[in-house]
Amino acid sequence: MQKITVLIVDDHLLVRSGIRSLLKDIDEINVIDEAENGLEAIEKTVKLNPDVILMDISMPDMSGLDATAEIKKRSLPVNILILTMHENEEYIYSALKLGASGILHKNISKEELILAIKTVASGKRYFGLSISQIVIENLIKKFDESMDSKADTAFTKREKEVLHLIAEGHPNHEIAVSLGISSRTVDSHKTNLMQKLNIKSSAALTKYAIKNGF
Amino acid sequence: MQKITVLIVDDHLLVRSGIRSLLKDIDEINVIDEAENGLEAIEKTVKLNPDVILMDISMPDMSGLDATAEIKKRSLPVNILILTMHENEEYIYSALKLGASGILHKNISKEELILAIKTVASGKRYFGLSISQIVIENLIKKFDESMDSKADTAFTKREKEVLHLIAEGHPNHEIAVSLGISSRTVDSHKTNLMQKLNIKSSAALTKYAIKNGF
DNA sequence: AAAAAATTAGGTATTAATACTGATTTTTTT
DNA sequence: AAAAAAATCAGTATTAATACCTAATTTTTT
Repeated sequence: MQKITVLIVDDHLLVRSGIRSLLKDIDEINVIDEAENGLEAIEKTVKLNPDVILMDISMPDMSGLDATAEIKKRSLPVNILILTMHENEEYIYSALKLGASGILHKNISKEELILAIKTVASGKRYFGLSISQIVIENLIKKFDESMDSKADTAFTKREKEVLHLIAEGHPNHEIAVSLGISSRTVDSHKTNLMQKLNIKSSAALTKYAIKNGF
Repeated sequence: MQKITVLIVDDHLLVRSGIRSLLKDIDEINVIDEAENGLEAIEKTVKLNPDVILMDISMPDMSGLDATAEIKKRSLPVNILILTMHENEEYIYSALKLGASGILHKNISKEELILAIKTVASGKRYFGLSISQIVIENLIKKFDESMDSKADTAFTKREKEVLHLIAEGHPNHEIAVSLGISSRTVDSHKTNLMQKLNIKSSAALTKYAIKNGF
């Protein structure tokens, strides 16, 4: 069986050594090298062609996210696991956007680390439970916020329908046809909605409609 | 110590009995009654004032989601836990929107059920791990989709700036002022963008800009 | 039944956006 | 340096949207 080759990228020797030690006795995994910044990570990736990179985010010279972007830009065939200390959801979206295969919080167990490496090595994505929690908590927060903003603005049935069609990107005349009313009436509804929401432009109304899930 | 009072709502006697049996020996929880449809659920909520409702979704006469909406509309002081058999993420958003305190997949353990009841009884929200998984898988799927759609459409720097301002809901002339260019030029960029994306209306372009995180 | 709210839409003038076509100036790539 | 791509904007006609105002139905609430 071919071992999974791993490159560890972190600016702290202790962290690199620690992870290396954790993975030492795992048969299926072989840590082939380490790098202490993004530039070195790219070099060694080109040279050694690892299956998986464990990539820290904050490092001198070049950050883990920038290195990830560069590696993906060059289409190097490696699966990148981002390691983060922060529970910041922005990193999750950034990592996804840049093409990382997964994100791990640094306080995970050895078992989860191994599972994550195996998962991304097989080409799948991996997102740990703690990451899932962050995402869902954020989802709830967003819902609460939109509830708050909606609380003082009660829309009528028709207004909701109009907002729904606005959110789908239809121009006024299409909304009119779709609802079987005059485009003047659509105008009226829009005017009322903009008044209720204290919005000046219809583009902003479109934004509102989409952001609030109509 | 005051026991947490629970109302079980499900159209199947066997399910109600099963849950009641599971909770029978739990000291902190007291199942005070059952209902077999949404209407009955509302009635018994008014009469018995339970702390928590375990609410099935699909029921005759009135669904669990409709009942949840009605209960929240009347501002009855009860925390609702939605029970679902399906892994459909739509239910998650619906439940959140309607004001449910949590969602549980029906194949959870007794321990998780108890934890969920205690959590929502204290006023907090509860979303099980299986629900988290669904949300994050969906998030990944959406990212993949937007990657796919973005892959064949490379935007120029200026086009991205324009898209960004479109996403913020600015009309053409504001974009023009903001970028220090003529609104005719904004027109040109929009036209090019719509061509690249095969979009007909500018409202749809706004939709695209927002959905793709500009 | 009466009052209030919601839905409908017309008139008119103004402003904004779009569809074309064409063309100049920068910037980037080769 | 040459070629290609990107960014700039003008003219003109057409279409769409907005800002006003007003007001008749219909639905919901009291």
